[in-house]
Amino acid sequence: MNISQAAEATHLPAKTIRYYEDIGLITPDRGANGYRSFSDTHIHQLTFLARARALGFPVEDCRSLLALWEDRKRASADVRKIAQEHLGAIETKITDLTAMRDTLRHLVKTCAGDDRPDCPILNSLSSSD
Amino acid sequence: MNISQAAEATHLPAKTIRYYEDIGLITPDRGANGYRSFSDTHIHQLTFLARARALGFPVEDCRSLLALWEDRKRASADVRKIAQEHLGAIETKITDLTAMRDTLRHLVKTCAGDDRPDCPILNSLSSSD
DNA sequence: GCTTGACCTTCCAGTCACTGGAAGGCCTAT
DNA sequence: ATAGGCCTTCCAGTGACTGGAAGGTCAAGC
Repeated sequence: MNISQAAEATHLPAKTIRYYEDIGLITPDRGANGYRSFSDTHIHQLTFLARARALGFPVEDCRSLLALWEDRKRASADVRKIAQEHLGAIETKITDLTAMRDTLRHLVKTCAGDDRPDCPILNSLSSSD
Repeated sequence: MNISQAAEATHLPAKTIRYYEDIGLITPDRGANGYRSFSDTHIHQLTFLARARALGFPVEDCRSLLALWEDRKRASADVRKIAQEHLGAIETKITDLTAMRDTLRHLVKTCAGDDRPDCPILNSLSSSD
């Protein structure tokens, strides 16, 4: 299985797969022609990585999670800790974004949005009333 | 007013102010010794930028907003459009993050987090049940 | 056997908005 | 004169890719 097939199978761009090899997340085999060759195991690893990334885990967390996944003597506490810390980071982001959203919603609502210059959005950015 | 005082007045790091000059957002004066010199107008501009950034506007939006702010013949519609598009982007992010959060919360809740290897988090990442 | 086009390879640069650090000049006080 | 605390510029790194250039390989068709 070469890289475009692996890309199709995992729904990851080929570029991303090469990048994951670059940073040592996966180590595909190489054919005599130098082409990467992906086994079922590699595809499973890539799928795992794609899912972890889709949950927003940073790549370094993904590296740790993949190592734990492959370690039969792992403690689930180690996995849970990574997930919980990431959950905390996400919750913080949501809180921040929600505050921005509420402010912006209010400003957009109160702005006439016509051809006159008067604008509560700019007023709000220029003075802290 | 030199850069460290401007930094204190605007709560922006000096590095960030230099960066804003680099990319042409502001153009402080220069003293005979080459030091940057910030007027009240510059401080107002920096404060404006800091507030816009705090609402999550990308720097290029901030550039546009600053130009509109300084244009007395602006149409508030132009400002509103930028804000509304940014609001849409934020709402999309919140939606994505909320989905991640819900999944992660569920997984963290169902993981024992002890010294045994069995782990619903890893199970979920390795198969799509 | 040759060409064509679709693969594959590596490497370099760019994204976004800073941030850290090095190397060196300037200013004030002692 | 020296110490320290400013200031300057420039280069490199962050995270996670992404785009593109330059060139090698492969399979199909003539």
